Amino acid sequence: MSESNLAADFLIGQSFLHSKLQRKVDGQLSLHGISFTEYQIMHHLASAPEQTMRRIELADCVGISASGVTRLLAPMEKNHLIEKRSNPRDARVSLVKLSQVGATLFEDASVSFRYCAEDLTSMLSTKQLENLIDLSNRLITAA
Amino acid sequence: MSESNLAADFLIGQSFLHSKLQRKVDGQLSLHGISFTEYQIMHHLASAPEQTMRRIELADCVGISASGVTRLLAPMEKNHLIEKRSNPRDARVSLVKLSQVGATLFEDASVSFRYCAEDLTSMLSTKQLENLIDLSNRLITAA
DNA sequence: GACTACTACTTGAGTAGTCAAGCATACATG
DNA sequence: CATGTATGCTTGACTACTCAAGTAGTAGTC
Repeated sequence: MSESNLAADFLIGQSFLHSKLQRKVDGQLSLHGISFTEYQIMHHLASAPEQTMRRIELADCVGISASGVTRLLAPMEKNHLIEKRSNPRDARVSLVKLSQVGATLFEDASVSFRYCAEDLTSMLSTKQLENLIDLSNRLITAA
Repeated sequence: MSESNLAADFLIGQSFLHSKLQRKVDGQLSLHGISFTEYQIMHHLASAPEQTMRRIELADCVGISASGVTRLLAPMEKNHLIEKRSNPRDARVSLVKLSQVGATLFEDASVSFRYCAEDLTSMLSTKQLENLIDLSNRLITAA
């Protein structure tokens, strides 16, 4: 029958872990009225120079498609969490900037997020967590 | 600004890794006409006694909701990958059995899946991969 | 054996994405 | 400077879920 395989088991486990974590994080962030994906957008914007990024950069680092970004940002703009800017050097790109409202919400949500993250990883030591992040990062650069 | 936090960084990275892996795996499995979620269903069925499980058990171990299972299994049943069985002791439950066709497709897809999994984790040693699985499993049991 | 409460599932309506096609702009090359 | 090709983004049509509500069956209790 199905001879066991470490790498395959890892993929199955990884997917299962993701669904569990996603639920927990979404539940926590819903208290602030945002989804995990929206939080990720704000996270990347917050640490970008001038809190500004191109939509396609956001897509890449959040891991969704360009059209996904368009649909995701529309309600965020309506809620004034972000602002649209244009790039004078290239009229194709539309820059996205985290607004003051967005930055404040992000800081608030970050408290919940960090709390949640620490709770979910509380059974690992700092060393183990660092190790886990390191191993994950190697997989990311390869995939 | 946003003081860094290991646990929070892990969650962001984990989510990003998942989206990358999901894409690769789905791409590979699409050659067999199935999605990663469908593969996971078959994986759990294949290793269950009599290749049979309850729908709610499937939901739990794949990490989707009960209604998600209903919608996912409908086309799989139409394609004869699985069969519906009823439980004589409890008329509420509807058992799901991997059919012969399904088992064959699963074995075929497993070759691609294992190949893909090994490719995606090829930069890690066996020891590192075991370590990664161990750390992930600890997170799963807690979350 | 009626009442209550719980479990297993399905269904309608909604959400969060996907992909393929299209439009506007930029850029390179003859 | 015209023309072909690539990039950035949006849109329509779709998929793969979700949740809340409903149905059907089981189980405990008096």
